[in-house]
Amino acid sequence: MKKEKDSGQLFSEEIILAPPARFDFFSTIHAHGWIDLPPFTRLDGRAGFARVDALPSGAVVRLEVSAPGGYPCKEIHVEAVSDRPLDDGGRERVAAMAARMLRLDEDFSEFHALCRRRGEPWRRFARGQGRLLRCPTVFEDLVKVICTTNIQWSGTRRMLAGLVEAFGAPAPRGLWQKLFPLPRVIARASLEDFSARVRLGYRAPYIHALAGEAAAGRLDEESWLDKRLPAGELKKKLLSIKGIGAYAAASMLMLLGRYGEIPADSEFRKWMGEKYFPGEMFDLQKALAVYQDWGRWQGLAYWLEMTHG
DNA sequence: TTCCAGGGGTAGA
DNA sequence: TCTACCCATGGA
Repeated sequence: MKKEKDSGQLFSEEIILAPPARFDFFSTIHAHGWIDLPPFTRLDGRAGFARVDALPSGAVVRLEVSAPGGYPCKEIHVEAVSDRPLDDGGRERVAAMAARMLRLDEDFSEFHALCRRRGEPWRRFARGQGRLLRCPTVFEDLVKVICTTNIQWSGTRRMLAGLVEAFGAPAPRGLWQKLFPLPRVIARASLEDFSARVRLGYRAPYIHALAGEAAAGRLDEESWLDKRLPAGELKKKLLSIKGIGAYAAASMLMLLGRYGEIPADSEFRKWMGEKYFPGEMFDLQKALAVYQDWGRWQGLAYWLEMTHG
């Protein structure tokens, strides 16, 4: 980590993170659509993203995450611009937030070994692929996943932009962006007000209720990152949330680092029809069976194959 | 205008 | 457990 001098009212410093071996920065940030959902924004002219978040200290930080050079990534640059100087705790928090979003501590060696063993075309995924960009909080990922259900991607983007605009705290002057809404801010609004201010359709009561549970501490959703929690138990917790069904639970499991289930949505059915069952009738069970021998990696195997043609 | 999306909840069988 | 029906919104 290295410090830089402050610039007027804002304080900027750059934190350098060392990625794990064979880390593919570009594929991680573009692995699914999250980089296009506010408060994530793409950087102009180079691979990377920016967003504004609050630290536990109350400091508001705009993170700009990028990586020079191509694959394999040698270092990750996190430029942190804040309304106050960061102390050691703040710097550690920023580094941890970036590492979490990029999943730097997640081990994909077993999956990559499977890809190598299978040869082409799977071998290409052993070049550090498999990481899906995620949000700094489980709550934000939950809300976003709910906003992908029964809607086109353009609708998902519209809803998240509306949610951040209506309920996100404004960043201090110069940081130009709003933060992702805190659960308690959403929960504080009446359902009627919440529904009227963001066009979420029938998802509004689900997200409002979810925010209420999270704000009251009854959800304990951050504990779901604990790898000791059995995947089956985690799935039950997810399915108990209104608005989260089989597809959304499988998506959340992947974001939580569990890849044993496939998010079987309309995209999945379309892809399977084109790739594995052209001109054939097939049901969901038959389609899911295609990836069954990937075991606890089947969700990732499907996602990478589908997104890479 | 109608259909449907990166589905899910609920009632009734 | 399975099915039918309903759910709000906006793009195509």
